[in-house]
Amino acid sequence: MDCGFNWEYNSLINELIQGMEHTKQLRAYFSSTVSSDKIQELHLHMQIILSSFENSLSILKWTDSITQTPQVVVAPPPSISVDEISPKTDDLNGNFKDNDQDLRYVSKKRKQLPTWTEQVRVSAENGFEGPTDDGYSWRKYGQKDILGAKYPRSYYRCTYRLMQNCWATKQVQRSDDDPALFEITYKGSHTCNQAFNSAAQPTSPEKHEFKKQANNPKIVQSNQMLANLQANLRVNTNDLNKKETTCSFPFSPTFSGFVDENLHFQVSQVDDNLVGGYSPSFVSPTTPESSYFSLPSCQMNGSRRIHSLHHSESDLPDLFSANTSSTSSPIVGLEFPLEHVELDPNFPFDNSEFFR
DNA sequence: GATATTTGACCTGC
DNA sequence: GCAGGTCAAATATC
Repeated sequence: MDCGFNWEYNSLINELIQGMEHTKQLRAYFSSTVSSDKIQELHLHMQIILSSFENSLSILKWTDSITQTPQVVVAPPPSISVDEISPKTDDLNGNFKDNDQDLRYVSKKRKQLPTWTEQVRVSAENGFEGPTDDGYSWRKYGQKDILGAKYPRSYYRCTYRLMQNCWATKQVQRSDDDPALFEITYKGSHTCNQAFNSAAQPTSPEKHEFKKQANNPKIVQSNQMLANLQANLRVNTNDLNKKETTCSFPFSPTFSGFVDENLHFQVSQVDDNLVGGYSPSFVSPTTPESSYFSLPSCQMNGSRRIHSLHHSESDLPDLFSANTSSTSSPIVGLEFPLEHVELDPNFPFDNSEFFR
C-alpha cells in the first residue's frame, strides 16, 4: 500500500466518520420535537451527509481507476441501493453470439452499478426546461412514456462513454404532482475526467442557458457583489460570548452563482463540499421563505472564517448562527447577536433587507 | 460537417 | 406478455 493510497484511504475514513456523526445529529434532532427554526438546520445536516457520501464515492472511484481494477463493485452508502446481482451463472460464461456480446456485457455490467436518486426543484422563472446542470456532460439517448406517469422519462448517458469508457447514466422523471420537481436517478459513478475535457466538451441546452446567464451583465455584477460581500462582511469575535457546538464537515472555498432577471440570487453551481444548493434570499424580499445562505470565504475578525451564515427567523430575530473555522480548530457552529455582524459601509448592498 | 436530440423498434427482465 | 431500458436511423441544431 503506497502513501497515495493511504492518504485516500484516510480521507475515505474521515468522510464516512463525518457522515456518521451528522447522521447521529439528525437522529438526535428527530428524537426531539422539531420546531420550525430547526428545519433549516436539518436541511444543512442532510446536505453535509450527502456531500460526505459523494466524496467517499469519488475517492473510491479514483482509487479504483489508479489500480485499474475492472468492475469493482463500489459499496453503496446507506442512501444508495445496488441492484441485486443476478444469481444466474450462465450469463457470465461468455458463450454469446459475437454481435450480442457487447449488449449482454453492458447489461450485466449495469446491473452492478450503484444507483441513487436526487430530487431537483426547478423554478419556472429561471427558464430551464429541465433540471439544472449537475456538472457533468450528458447525452440524451432515449425517452419513454411511463405507465401511470404524466410525463415521459428521459434517459441520459455520459458524453464520454465511448471515449473514456464511462458508464454513468441518469434518468430524469418529472413529478406528476409538482411539475417543477424532477426526480433524477443516477446509475453508476463517472469514471471520466470531465474537468480535463471541459474546454472541448459539447454543451447541453442547459449549459447553453447557463452560459447565457453567466454572460449576463447583471449576473456578472451579482457575482462581483457576492465577492465584495465576502470580502467585506465581518463578525467581531473579540469580545463575543460565543456559544459553540461541535460540528465538523468539509467545505470548499469555491462558489459561484447568478441572479435571474428579477435579481433573485440563486446558487447555480456549488462545489460538492459546499453546503447549500438551495436558493438563498438575502438579496430579494420576494423570497422570504429562506434567509439562509452560504458564504464560504467570509473572513471573521481574528482568525475565524465564516463558511455559512444563518439569520434565524425564529423568535430571536437578532440572533445569527454561523459555521466557522480557524486555522487551529475545526469547523464549529457559532451563534452570535446581530451587533457582531459588521458590513463595510462602502459595500454596495442593501443590508437593511438582509438584517431585517 | 459535426454533434446532439428525437423517436420507433428492439431487447431484457419480471 | 408487458413495461422499462437501450439502440440506431432520421432529423435538428450549431
